[in-house]
Amino acid sequence: MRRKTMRDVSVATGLSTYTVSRALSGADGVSAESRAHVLKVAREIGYIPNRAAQELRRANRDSIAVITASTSNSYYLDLMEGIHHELRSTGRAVIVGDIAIDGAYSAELEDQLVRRLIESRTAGVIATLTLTPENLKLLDQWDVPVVFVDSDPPEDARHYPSVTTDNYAASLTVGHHIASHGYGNWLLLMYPGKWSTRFERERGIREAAAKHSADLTVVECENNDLAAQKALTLHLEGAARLPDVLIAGNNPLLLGALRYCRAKEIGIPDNMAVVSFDDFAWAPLMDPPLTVLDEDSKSIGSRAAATLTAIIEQQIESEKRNQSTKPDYKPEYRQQMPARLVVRRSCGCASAT
Amino acid sequence: MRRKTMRDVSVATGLSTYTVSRALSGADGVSAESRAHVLKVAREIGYIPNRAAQELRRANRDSIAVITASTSNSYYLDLMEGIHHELRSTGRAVIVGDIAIDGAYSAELEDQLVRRLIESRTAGVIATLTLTPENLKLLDQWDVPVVFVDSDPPEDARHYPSVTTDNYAASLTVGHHIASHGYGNWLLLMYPGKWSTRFERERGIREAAAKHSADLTVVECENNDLAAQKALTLHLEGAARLPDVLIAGNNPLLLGALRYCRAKEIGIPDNMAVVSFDDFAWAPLMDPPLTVLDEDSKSIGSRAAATLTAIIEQQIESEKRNQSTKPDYKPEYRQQMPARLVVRRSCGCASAT
DNA sequence: TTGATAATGCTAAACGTTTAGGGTGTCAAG
DNA sequence: CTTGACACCCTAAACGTTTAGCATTATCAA
Repeated sequence: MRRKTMRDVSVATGLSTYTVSRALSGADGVSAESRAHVLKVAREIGYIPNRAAQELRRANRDSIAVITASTSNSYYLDLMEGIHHELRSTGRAVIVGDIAIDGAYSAELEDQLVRRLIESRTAGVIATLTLTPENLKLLDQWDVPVVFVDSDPPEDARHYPSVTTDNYAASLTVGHHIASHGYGNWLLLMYPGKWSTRFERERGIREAAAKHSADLTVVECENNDLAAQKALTLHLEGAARLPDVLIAGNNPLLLGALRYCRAKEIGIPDNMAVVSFDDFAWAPLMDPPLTVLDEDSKSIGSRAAATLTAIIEQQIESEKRNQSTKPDYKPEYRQQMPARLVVRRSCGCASAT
Repeated sequence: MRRKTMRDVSVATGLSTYTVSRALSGADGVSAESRAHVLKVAREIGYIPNRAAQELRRANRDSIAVITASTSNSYYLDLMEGIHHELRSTGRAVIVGDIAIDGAYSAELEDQLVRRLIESRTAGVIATLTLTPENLKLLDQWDVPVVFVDSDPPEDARHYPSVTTDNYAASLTVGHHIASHGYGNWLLLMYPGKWSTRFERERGIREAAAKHSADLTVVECENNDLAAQKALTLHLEGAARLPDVLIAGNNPLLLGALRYCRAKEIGIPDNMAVVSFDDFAWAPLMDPPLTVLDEDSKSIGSRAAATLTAIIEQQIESEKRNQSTKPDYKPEYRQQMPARLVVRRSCGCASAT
């Protein structure tokens, strides 16, 4: 069966493609009778429009993309839920682009993806990591608005919208709590600076350590569980003694850390306490239940989506008025959300939540 | 800055769009000199092709879609990893379509998605659940090949390719292991039949129960943790005593079940043993470590992707030869993979893996 | 010198929509 | 009988690529 085109519907109804198009799209200038006829016939002969042709003709950008490199991070699912929830009503499609290969960020994939997004004239981008300045510039050249979530734009582009946790304050909270247990020897396990949350988190911890005059060591590794386990093995191999507390920078690193402890039979929190960023569903069911800093990823996602659609809508408006189609980034689009420490038992506390 | 088109490159180089097109796409019929010139100029003026126009003209279908409704299920990530891994080299893009709203399957979203996939002339579909017969027929009408993973096609369309675990054999294994602990009272917590693995899994458990003359109760609920917890509460509320063992049909249901146990202070495995389908990263770190049936989701994903691309390639071939463009579903495309029981402690065994 | 062959590049026609600009018919008011 | 307003619909020209069908030039053997 040959693919049906609008022309087929046109012939079958005896109406022009103009009328068919308007009838199907719900635009007016078509009698109710004609419209009904068109819809009926279209259904009967199994016509489905060709999106490529539509997009070409109306130069329309109707889907938005999420760029991520850590789908295994627990916060990702909540984030996506927030984004979908917010976008469901707008009719925009969400496409997710994962630019990690085997859990490690790939610059090459980032370039490819950004190019592809421009090729398909994506309406806007939500980035979960700090894009390269080149790619950001490219997107800017093509007037594609970008909103950063849970990460910042690059150094020289601070005016971009972003929805982040107040990671500095959050880390301070974590640090103070740790200190309250009397731990003097801290180990912070951290992912690369590609995810800019890293810097604020480290700053908070560092400051708290200084304030409570604790020793702090920072170990960096790739953003996945295997790398974390390996880095920890390497670092603690020759060490005279374990740190009092291990702070895992995020969810995948926590997994690696816990695996390490299990392998070396390190008791938590007796031999070494553990706290981590990012709460997740299984955390309360672990052995022991994990003390964790919880950020509200779902809200972050929906806020980011809302911000992005606002920008896009405005872009469409000003295009209609023949004004600039550059996205208008208002200062108030830069938002910070609070986080909350969920105390369970891995930090050394005896109480449940 | 106006958007650049191929015409701009053509003017800037003094070559026709024909030559520009061929140069950029790497086709021959262009001198090395011209090609270099075109590439240089294209880069300079910041030209990026318009994908809608390309797709319209070459009627090409170059991306494949994954239809899923349970992204929170742990096997999903592994599955996607396998799919990406296999597809990376082919240059095909993967788009994932989530047809769940707040964790529950939505028929409406399925219809929307399938329509949209046809609109954008998607090359092929990997379905992680049993599609409705209507949608399958629609995809078939448009010659879009479909491969089912970890689920079967609908009743009347058994000739479709599928890559599944041998769930019947796997469930028998689970059942026998449970029985070896002497449990006589089993509770099976199950998701809806929309995911067809349900039937084989239930059949295996049922048969094992019969063979070992154990009492089996099956409780069904929506495919998410909250629903599982609620269903369990409801079912066990008035019960005289707990079952000896709880079998969770999959990962989200397991989460709900464990939450329930935690809330009611039911000790595992002493008060009630727990086993589950689908292994996941945190399972060995839980309290207690979970006995689980592990299917090799990554391999399933890559096999499915390989099968789908094979079908698509062949479709392209026979289209060139002006033969039918109907996908050719060979019987050997129906594949079953073995699964493996990972014994930890929640089943009542004392030993670690 | 000639004809054959290969290499390179051009023109113009698609691909399947949307939509500007116009045409027709009806009806009420002047 | 005009005129204008309105509702409905049509024709034809876009949108930005790819590609069939030629045209030109260079190269080379006879």
